[in-house]
Amino acid sequence: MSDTKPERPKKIPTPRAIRGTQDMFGAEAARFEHVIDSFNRVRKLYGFKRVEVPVFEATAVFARSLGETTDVVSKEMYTFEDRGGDSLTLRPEFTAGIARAYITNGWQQHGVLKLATHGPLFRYERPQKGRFRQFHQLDAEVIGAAEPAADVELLVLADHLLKELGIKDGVTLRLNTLGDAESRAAWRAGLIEHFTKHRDALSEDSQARLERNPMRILDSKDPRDIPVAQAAPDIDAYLTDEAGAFFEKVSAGLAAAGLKEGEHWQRDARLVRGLDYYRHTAFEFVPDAGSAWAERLGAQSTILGGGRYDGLIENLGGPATPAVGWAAGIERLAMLVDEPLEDAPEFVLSIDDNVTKQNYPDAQHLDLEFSRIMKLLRNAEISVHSDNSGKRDRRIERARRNGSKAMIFILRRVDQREVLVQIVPLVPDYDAVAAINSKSRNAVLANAGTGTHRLNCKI
RNA sequence: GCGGUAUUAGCUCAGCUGGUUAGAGCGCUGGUUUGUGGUACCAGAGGUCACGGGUUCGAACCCCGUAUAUCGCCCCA
Repeated sequence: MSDTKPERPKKIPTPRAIRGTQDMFGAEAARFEHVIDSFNRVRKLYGFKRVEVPVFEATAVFARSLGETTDVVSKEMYTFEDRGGDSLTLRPEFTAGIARAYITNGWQQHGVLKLATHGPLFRYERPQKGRFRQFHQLDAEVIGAAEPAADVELLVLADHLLKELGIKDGVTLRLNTLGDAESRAAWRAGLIEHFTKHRDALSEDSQARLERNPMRILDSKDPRDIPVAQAAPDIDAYLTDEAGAFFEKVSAGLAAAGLKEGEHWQRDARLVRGLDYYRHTAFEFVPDAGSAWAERLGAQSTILGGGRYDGLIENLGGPATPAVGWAAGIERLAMLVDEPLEDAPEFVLSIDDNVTKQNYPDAQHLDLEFSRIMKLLRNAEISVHSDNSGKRDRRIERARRNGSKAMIFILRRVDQREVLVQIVPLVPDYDAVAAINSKSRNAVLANAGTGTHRLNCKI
């Protein structure tokens, strides 16, 4: 309160994280990274090239691609005006941005493109478990291929990825065809006719859906709707010969790759897509009801979904271009994977309690010594970090819990070139001395008796 | 956008019917013990009981609002 004291800046109330955003740390962040690492490994096996597209685009990119579903466009996108007065939107999906890039960069010149990306997406929705406003997806697309082989390759890639992540039993691939434009339109008309006939039996929600998005009545959860939906006609009755043949080839291709109907996937003749640029293949990987996966995911059940969208690129003003792709929520996948091993540094460098000014004349420069020694070890690809806080025993405990393999305590300086260290292994039978000496030429340990070693660490 | 539940220490949570100074475990800091190690004991720091109003002699507890999380609905590109 004295006048002479400089005034402290006023402490501000800490700004809160935005609703629906996440901060990830520790095991959670490790699982997240593990999903991405696995995706990158697997997509390279299939020859999918990495692509990067902007996080924001002209609003038209998404508004046009989403077309009629005005609710999504008007209420669930992060749309804003920039300083130049242009309407921009944070990407709510990958496909539209990739399609835009394909058109504006003339990527047709590369022929059939197999592309993969991942990153943050933004949707203004009410958050729930596994559902965020900034969330992250993996994405794989094949652009320019009209053949069912492309659908098959994507499906096999998806299946491979899930197995790589350890998500095997208890998750089922549900597969359907929406047919070509003609089949789809006919089925849609048939559904409308059916539902209109039973309008009075439907829930209020579904009566509204009948106007807006009649195909969605098929996956209503309202008990009043379920019998009506079950009595509705399947797509099969409306499939053209061409569309039927396409689906046959997808099915045969999957079988050839070892994915057999009934065993590895199931036909779901009621799986639908609301947008009318979707054609032919539509699929979702969904955890089985009552499985451990379903438990962990809550209401957000689909972990990977996709389909063929032959009409989209044309919708965006490009040439008619067949394409197929899928996306998967990284957060949801991360909820399902086992915790990967901690990537703790192999060694922890620390000061022994007995280091004094007498035995370590330049003890006031210990931080410089630490920098030097750690750089030598790191140059030899040995991972190490330092920890000098708290009591020695607690440091050992902390390092052990973090998953490090040994501690290196600096005891005293021997001479200009050498310091005396004590190696404390944290896991049984770990030969830390051999681990260092086999890798490092500039930081070499020599036995100095009673568990101590001389560390030659002259640069 | 609609409905339910929750929010107490850094974390996980107790806290009776509204009643004195708010509790534990873990974690953190220090000490003793141990002395090639995942020990035990002792002590300490750490709280605007989410936030803002209200009722009451008195509120962590009851009521209203807000925020966030969570469960479901709607939506799902």
